[in-house]
Amino acid sequence: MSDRTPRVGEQRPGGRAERVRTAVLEAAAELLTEVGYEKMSVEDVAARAGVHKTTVYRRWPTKAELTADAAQLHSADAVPIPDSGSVVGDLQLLAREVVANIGTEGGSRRSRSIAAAAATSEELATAMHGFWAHRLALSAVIVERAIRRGELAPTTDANLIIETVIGPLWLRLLLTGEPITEDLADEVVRLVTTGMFAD
Amino acid sequence: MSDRTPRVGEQRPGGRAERVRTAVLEAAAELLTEVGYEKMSVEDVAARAGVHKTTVYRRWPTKAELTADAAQLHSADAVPIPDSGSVVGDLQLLAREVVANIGTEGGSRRSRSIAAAAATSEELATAMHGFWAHRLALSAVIVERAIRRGELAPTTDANLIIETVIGPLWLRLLLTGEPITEDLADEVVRLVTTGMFAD
Amino acid sequence: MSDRTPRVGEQRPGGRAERVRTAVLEAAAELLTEVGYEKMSVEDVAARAGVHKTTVYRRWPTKAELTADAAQLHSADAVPIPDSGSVVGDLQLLAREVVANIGTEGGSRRSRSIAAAAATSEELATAMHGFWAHRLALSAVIVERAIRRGELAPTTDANLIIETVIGPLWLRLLLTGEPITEDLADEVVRLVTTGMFAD
Amino acid sequence: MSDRTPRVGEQRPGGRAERVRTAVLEAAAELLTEVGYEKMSVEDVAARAGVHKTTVYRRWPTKAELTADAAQLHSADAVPIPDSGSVVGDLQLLAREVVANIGTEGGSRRSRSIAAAAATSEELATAMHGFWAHRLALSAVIVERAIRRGELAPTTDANLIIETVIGPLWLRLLLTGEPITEDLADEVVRLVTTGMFAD
DNA sequence: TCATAAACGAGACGGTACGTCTCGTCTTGTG
DNA sequence: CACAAGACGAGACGTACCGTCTCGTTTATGA
Repeated sequence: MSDRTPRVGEQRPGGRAERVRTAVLEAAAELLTEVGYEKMSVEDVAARAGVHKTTVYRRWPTKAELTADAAQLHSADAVPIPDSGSVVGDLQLLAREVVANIGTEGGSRRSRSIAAAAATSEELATAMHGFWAHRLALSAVIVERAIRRGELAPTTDANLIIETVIGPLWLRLLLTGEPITEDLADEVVRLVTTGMFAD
Repeated sequence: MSDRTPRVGEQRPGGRAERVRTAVLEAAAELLTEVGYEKMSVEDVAARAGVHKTTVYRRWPTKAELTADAAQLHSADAVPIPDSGSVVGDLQLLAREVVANIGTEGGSRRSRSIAAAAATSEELATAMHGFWAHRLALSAVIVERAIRRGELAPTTDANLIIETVIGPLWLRLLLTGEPITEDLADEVVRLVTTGMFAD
Repeated sequence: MSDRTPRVGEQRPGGRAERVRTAVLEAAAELLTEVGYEKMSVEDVAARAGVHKTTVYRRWPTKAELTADAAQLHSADAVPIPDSGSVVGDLQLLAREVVANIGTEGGSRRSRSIAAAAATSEELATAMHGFWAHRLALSAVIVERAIRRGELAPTTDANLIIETVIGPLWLRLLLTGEPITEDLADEVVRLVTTGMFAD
Repeated sequence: MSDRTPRVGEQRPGGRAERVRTAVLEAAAELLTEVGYEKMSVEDVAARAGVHKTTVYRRWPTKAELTADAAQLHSADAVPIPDSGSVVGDLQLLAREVVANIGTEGGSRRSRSIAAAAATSEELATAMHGFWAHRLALSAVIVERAIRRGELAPTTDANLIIETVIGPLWLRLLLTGEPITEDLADEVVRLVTTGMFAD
């Protein structure tokens, strides 16, 4: 290990500790994407990370918590908050980002795996709730900016709008299984924007 | 088992076979509600149904498929399609039914369990997709009636409206963990009805 | 497994259960002899018995208890009680049997393994104490017969004599490591017989 | 560690090195007495000695060798060789010392632990054999003195007598589990002294 | 006095084995 | 012939401990 050159992207190689942590999370994220939560074994994760099983258990007491960490690895930065100048534009971009994230084969499996895992352990569920609270708060900025610009009424419920925009997309992923396309994203935004009585 | 009297409501007692089938599904549904998918073991289901484990496996090859069947046991009839005379009223009632279904402790756990299970096996996912296709088709009637009444434009996408109404509710159940209330249901309907620029 | 012919000695092949039990104990006894208690793993035992590890654990909750059972497998019948007509002769034969049992390479390792295991778990120790109580009682017959024959005083402590005869032999096995020979057996018996002041 | 005052009795405080050595052996001996060999972990020993685990491993390559050293810590001086003037008296005192040593709760556990450990590693066994060779040689003095005094025949096998006296005591400790009392010690000596045909 | 070698603290790691849990299969009676 | 009863194979889980390794710090000691 000591002769290994630090990977690109590790700003501060710091020490073995950080390298191991990253390698394991990376491996877990990959396996989540490839085979899903249930079929991912801790031992496989360890092997792919070039690490021993016990090392994984030293840092993550259960498979569920390992999954929780691995989940946040990529999704934290994955969804930038758009700022196009108009609410509608922003919501459209946001919805399309979600589509890009969960509409692909791999992203779909990973996301479903994580959601499934959350149904398993309370702590993982809690972690996920925290993550989503954060994410919604970030996205709510879109609406808040619109309020400041005078586009939306000051009493507008920011979270409600965000949730209503992305809700149908996730619904398809987790329940109905129907395709998740950019068209869908656009139409949802249009519906939320103008209401169903428009035209 | 043999001394059990057929339950009221079983039109055709059919015989032991049917009694066993029902008892097992009932037990599975209960356990899904009580402990969730992962912590529900086939052996526990069998025990609660007063049946041996092998008997369960004779009819349902995997735990996932058993769960799929048990899931449909109660949800099939659980969501009647409202007919209040107006789209908005119907959507409101529909959303509230969903809230009543997944907003409670037990309902929440059962629903999450099933969603989790769906992430497990492809066939269970397929089953669930079928179930939802059916359900959406039923709910779409609300919109189609409105079109016939002239409330909505003939080109209105029925599924889109239904999905957008219930999407945020399920989003809270499966991802964000925030409370699922009647108020939420009403506000989502209002948003979808009038669009976010209203007032 | 089903095509395996029952081993000789299994009066009633009965069922798989008994075959498995025997095969596992046999395998355990062999491994105890070959590698000793510490280096014997339950998984190896299972593999040698042609059985899965969990099957072993189903019957024997711990490695210690498995060892306890395996130990009794062969030693129960291993030491017949001699009946030569005289106490001295009987004691000599008894001592020589012990030598034959623990003086060889394999017997030595197995016996030491078991004694070591007994130091591990209280229940194994208890099992071993029971076994030895039984064995001493059997051997005591030698002395009791002698008393009936008038060779020894009626107040003679049977156990004491047996223990004093075999004690030094086991002492060598478990503590001093010196060779355990027939000569030693004979001399111990002579000493116990005539006392150290003789000749 | 640095603020620790050297213990009373350490003739030559020497340095940290010696203090550490002693503290670790002491801790190991205590834990052997309290919980036995198997349940004693090197990490626990280190903690009790106020030392880090790696420090222990620097001096004793394996747990077995640590145990070997710890064992000799107390038993070396524990058994003085009696000199009462007569063989019988000496043997009686010797036997009673053994009883005092292994007849108590703690001594019993420690002794059994060590014997168990010896069954584990060859080198520990070798160490123990050496220790016992030494100890028997010391005890044999009892017999040799008696020969010089004319109490016993010059051909008397000293080791045999010592082994036969203490053998039954250790037999009870390691195998039969029956109580080890002073009465037993006395009777064994009487038996070895006069032979079983006496009275 | 100060430099330097040796020992130590801290803690992660590889590795082995343990004992547990559950799934889904298979065998053997039994009504 | 379906079922009860229950052992079994398979495989993952999470735990405990052993012994190793690295890195930085403290301690002893000799130039």
